Amino acid sequence: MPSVKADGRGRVKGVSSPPAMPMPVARVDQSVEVLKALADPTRLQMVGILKRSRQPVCICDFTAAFDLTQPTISHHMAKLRAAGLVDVSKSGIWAYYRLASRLDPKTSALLDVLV
Amino acid sequence: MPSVKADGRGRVKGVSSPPAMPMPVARVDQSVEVLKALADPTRLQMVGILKRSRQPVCICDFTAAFDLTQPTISHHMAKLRAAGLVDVSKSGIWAYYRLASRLDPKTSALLDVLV
DNA sequence: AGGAGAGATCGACGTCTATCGATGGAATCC
DNA sequence: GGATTCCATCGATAGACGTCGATCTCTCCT
Repeated sequence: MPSVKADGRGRVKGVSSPPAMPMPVARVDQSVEVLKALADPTRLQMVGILKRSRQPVCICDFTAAFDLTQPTISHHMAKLRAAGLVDVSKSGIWAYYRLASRLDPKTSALLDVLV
Repeated sequence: MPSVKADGRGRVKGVSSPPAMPMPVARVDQSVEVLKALADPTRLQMVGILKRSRQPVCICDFTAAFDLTQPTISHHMAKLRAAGLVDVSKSGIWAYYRLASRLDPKTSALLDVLV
């Protein structure tokens, strides 16, 4: 063992340094919310489709593309909406989704890496 | 409504274009696994600490830093390990964690954005 | 050998989440 | 007005997840 003993207050151990400056809680929570929204295969693909699509996409297209029921697709879209990742616009009977226009730079960079 | 009707096969609707090329399933699953590992406040902060620390960090430091029990900390580290985000090295009684040395470029870029 | 400390694993518990079927609201067509 | 279609919401259910206390394993010290 290292020639020192644990001091009960967490320091020493010979090598590791203090946990140091943690990131601010608000920043962590914000990131976690976005990460949770993206940490699902269906939603990640949805975002990918929206990012690559030049035009808004009708939600009925997602219902057709993914082998899931309409309520489930709607639920996923609501999650993406709650995380601020997508915007909706209704036209008559149809709902069109697109990537949020005002994505903060961090989230935007995330999506560039992911999709 | 637009002057066209849904054709049952998902196309038309007047505006939106087909869901188009989805990303390969393997790629999605890989990304989702990493995202799930990061989509937790504790684990995200752990990764942040490891990324900013030049030396490996003793797990006992995390146990002291986060107001969680030792099994919970161990559980979170195991998740990060399973996702390939961190490496462990034992030295006597202690376990030292560090960011994985062989992170694939995508994951590395993710962490650059997040922490 | 025996004792002590660090960390991983196990079992249990409560909460969150993905999914579905059924219902409700709004806009369109006959 | 009545029927139809799209989409959101509700209620229920099964599975995943975070957390804890208890236990096990391994290493070091005496």
